[in-house]
Amino acid sequence: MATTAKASPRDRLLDAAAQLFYRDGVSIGVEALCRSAGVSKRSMYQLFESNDEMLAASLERRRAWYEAQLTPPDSASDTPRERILYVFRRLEQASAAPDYRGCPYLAVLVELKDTEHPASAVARDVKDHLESGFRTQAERGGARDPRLLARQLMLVFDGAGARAGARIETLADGLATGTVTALMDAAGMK
Amino acid sequence: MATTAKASPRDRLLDAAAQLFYRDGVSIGVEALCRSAGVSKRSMYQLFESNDEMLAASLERRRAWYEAQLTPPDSASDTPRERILYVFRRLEQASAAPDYRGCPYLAVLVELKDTEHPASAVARDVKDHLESGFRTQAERGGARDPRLLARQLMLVFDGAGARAGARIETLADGLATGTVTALMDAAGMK
DNA sequence: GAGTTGGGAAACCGATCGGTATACAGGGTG
DNA sequence: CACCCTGTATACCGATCGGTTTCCCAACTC
Repeated sequence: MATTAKASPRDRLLDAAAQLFYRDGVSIGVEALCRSAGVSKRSMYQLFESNDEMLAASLERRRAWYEAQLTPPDSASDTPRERILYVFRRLEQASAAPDYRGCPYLAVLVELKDTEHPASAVARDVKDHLESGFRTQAERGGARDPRLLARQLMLVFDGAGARAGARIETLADGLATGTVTALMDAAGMK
Repeated sequence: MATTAKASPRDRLLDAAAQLFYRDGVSIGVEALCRSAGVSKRSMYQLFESNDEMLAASLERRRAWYEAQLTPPDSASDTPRERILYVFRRLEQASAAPDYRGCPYLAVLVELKDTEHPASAVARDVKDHLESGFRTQAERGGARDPRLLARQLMLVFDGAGARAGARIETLADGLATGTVTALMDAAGMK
C-alpha cells in the first residue's frame, strides 16, 4: 500500500545525505551516512563514484524543491516587486524553524573551500539562477540598473540566511523584506 | 638580532592555527596544526585544554587585529557616514586578495554548527561588537532607526564577505559601499 | 657538578576516515 | 532446478582523527 517503505537505495541515500550534510556539515562521513540511509557502503560506491559526487548529487536533487520553495505560485497579477518580496518572505518564514541552518548551498561553498569541488559547482549554479531571477524581475520592474539591484539582493539574501542560520540574527520582524524594499525603492523600481 | 626566531610555542601555535583554520576550515586536525607550528602535541595539550579551546583562543587572538583593520584612524573630522563606509571599503579591498576566504568569524559560525562551541561565542562577540559600532554611528548620523540600520548593514557585510570569499561575487566595483550608501540614505542618515 | 624544568620526538590508544573486497541472502527468469 | 542480479553485512585496507604517555635532551638555577 504505502509507497513509503519502497524507496530505492539511491533515493534513501540522497535523502539521508541532504539531511545529514545540512544538519551536521559536509564532514559527516560515509560510514554514518550509509548507516542512516540503511544502505551498505558497497551499494553506495556502485551508485556513486565517491563521497564528493554523492554530496553534489544530493544538492542537485534538492535543487528543484529548493527553487520551487522560493518561487511564487504564478498568478499573472503580481508585480515584479511582489515576486521579489515573496522570496524574502519565504526566507524569513523558513528561518523561524528551530532547525534552520541557513542556505545549504551557501553553507557548502563556505565549508568546502575548494571551488573545484563538484558540489561547489552545483551550489554556484543555484546561486546564479536565483540572481538571474532577481535580475529578470528588476528589469520588468524598471530598475535603473537591474544587474546591480540583483547583486544587492543576493548580498541581503545570503547575509540574512547565514546570520539567521548561525543564530546571530532573527528575521522575524521583517528585516530582510524591509531591507530589500529600501533597495528596490532606491533603484527606482516601481 | 631578529626577534622573529624567538616566538613562544604558544604564539607559534596560535598563529599557525589562525592561518590554517582560515585557509582549510575548522577540521584541520591537531596533527597537522602542531606540525605546521613546529610544536609537539604534548606542548599543545598543556597549553590548551583541547582542540576546541585552541580554536577559540586563536580567534580571540586575531580579534584585536581584525577590528583595528576595520576601524578608521580617528581623525575627528570624518562623519559617521564616512566611518561606516570605511568598514565596507576595507572589506572590498580585503576581498580582492587572492587568498581571501570571507570573514573568518562568520565562517567559523557556519562550519561549527554548534552554537555552544567556545569558538562560536568568540565569533558572536566579534559580530555583536561590529554591529554595535554601526549602531553608534547610525545614531550619531541621525538615522531614523539606528538599530535597524545597523542590522541591515550587518546583512550586507556578512553577505558580501561570504559571497566574495566563496568567489561567487566580486566587490571590486564598489558593490558593498554602494549598497550601504543606498541604505544609509533610505534611513535618513545625514 | 647536581638538580630541575620545558619542550620536542615519537609511540601509542581506540575510533573513524574514504574506499575495497569477500561472502551471502532474496527475487526474478530460463 | 540452476542462474544471475541486487543489495546487505562484514571484514579489511592504510591513513588520520583527538588525545595521552613515555623518553630524552638542552637550558637554566643553585
